[in-house]
Amino acid sequence: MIHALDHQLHHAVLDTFEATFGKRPSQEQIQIQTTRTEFEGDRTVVVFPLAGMAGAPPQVAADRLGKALVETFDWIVKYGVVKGFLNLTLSDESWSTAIQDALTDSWGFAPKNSKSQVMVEYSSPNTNKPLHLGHLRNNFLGYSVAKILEAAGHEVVKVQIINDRGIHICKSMVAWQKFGQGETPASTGEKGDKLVGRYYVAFDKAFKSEIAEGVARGLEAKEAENASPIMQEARSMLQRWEDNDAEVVDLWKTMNGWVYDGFNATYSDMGVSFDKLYYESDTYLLGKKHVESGLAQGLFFRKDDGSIWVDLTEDGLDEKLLLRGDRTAVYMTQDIGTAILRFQEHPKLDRQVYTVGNEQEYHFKVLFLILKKLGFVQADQNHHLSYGMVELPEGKMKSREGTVVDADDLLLEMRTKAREISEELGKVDDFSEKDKVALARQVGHGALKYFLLKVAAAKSMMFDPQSSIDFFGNTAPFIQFNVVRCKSILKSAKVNVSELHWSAQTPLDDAERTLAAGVLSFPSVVQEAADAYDPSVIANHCYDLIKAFSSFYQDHPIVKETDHNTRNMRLALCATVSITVSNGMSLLGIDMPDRM
RNA sequence: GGCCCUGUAGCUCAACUGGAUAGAGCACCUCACUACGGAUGAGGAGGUUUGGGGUUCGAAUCCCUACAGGGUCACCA
Repeated sequence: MIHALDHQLHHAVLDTFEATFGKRPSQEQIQIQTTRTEFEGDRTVVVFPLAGMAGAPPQVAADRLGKALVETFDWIVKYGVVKGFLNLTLSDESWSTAIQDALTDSWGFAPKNSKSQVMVEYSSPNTNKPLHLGHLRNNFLGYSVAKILEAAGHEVVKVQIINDRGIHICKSMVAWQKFGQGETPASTGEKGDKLVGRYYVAFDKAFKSEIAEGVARGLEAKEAENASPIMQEARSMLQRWEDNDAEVVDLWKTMNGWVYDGFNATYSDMGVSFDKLYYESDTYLLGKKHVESGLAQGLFFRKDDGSIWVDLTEDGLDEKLLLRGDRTAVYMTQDIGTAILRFQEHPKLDRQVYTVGNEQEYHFKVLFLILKKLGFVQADQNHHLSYGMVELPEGKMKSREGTVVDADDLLLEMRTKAREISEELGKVDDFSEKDKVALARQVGHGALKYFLLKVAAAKSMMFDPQSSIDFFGNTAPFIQFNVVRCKSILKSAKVNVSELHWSAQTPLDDAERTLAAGVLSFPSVVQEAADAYDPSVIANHCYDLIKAFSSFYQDHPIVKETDHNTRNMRLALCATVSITVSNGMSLLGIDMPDRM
């Protein structure tokens, strides 16, 4: 869909069809697409769906429609029919006018806050392990979807829920008390999340060896787990935490603080941010209240052991636990509380988007159903933005097998590689150290973000650290390079883009029309990406457009062009391509450098 | 076992939501260039869209079926 031009064409086809055949098709029956390069024309109307209404074979209907269109509208200059496809050539003037209209810095972006308020949740890690490759996909995806929704006109609130309580935190705390000898991020120089993660691993190791001892003494595996002294310590610590024991709460705050400092450094490195943080320790009690009230209303039921369940068998699902027999909360409990709290705190909130891996699809199906049962009007206003796992050549990431790709390490590696390539190519010899660092970040992180976002979210994807991340071909650096080239051309032309004028009769060839079409369709691409919560739509569009530019550049002089009108038209194309692609890439969280 | 995803070139991914001869990148082969920025462009080769059936003017896309891979069905998160 080419924005204004296609909109105009759409109505022209509707009116002309009615005038020619006496019947008016529905909006949906008019299909307009880009004409394939092997045929002459710019836009193609698919006539098959209209043939029945026209009472003529597709070819005949297409021919009559084409003839009428050319006679009626001076901006449709030529038509051709291939089978049931009606190929139309639009006038040079209509293209030039459209390009003029697109020459604005905010091209593709809807007016700010012209649409409803949407909350986007992403990241939401546990506070016992450092962030890894999976979190990178999650964060880039959530952040990008937030930017895309904003560009589509929505007011966006970016949030995350921090799973800061529970047995997993106590494990790290116990291990640190036993083996830590008082070390801190300050004393070791280690990032806080890494330090705490190390003690989580240490706990697991000690736990395993105690189980092995137990089994050696003749216990069953389950008994050995229960008998493990270190596990008993963790449980008792959780109990003390829930009893608000001052010493435990103090340690909990200290160690979580270390983790947050570490996470914040990584988020800043990734270039993502949040408007508001929710903590499970704040919301789980609220969830319990809603579960109790649901029980009182007869929506849930209690088993003999005191646990509370919801029966979803009528909806084709199972029974689901909402509160343990000892009245402590499970994950679902706090999710109910958090969801309701968010709608209460944001009266304007229209919907919520949860960026969470596809292994939790069942969980969210259940959550949304429960919210509905509880009678929340916004229950249908929730969307689980599900994404596939990132897999390594040797299979899934397993922390126990040491195959986890650490987020900080990977980001550093990307920066390092980007810098190496820049230096090898001699591109940055006159850069200051500060500019070299900045460029390496833009290019290296851009490559990683693009790699993770160009794949449709729903699909699981393969990440091969050896060869997956490339700087050539369909990559962010390729796109960045061409945008830089555009900027360089405009600079050497020494023109003010907003003052570019050229005759509306200036002819545009196929390559120029392809560029114009790519620019003009960008606003609807943004809308499509917003509707589908899918950044890959943007990524693919940016790549197609910049690739077309790169090819165009090869055999079309721009600054050197001697015809004044053609030169300015090409400079305008150059400018709109640069703006369009920069805007698109910014929605993926990827910066375009000025030089590289 | 029940339910839900996925299956497209050697590999990693597209395909305007049912439209023309299924397209890119990587890898492989050939060519162009003293350059408005070569981190380049053009071309070649590579496909029974997992197999089989069906729906219709038309199917990678929708339906049925078989096979293959993944996820999920916890008083875990």
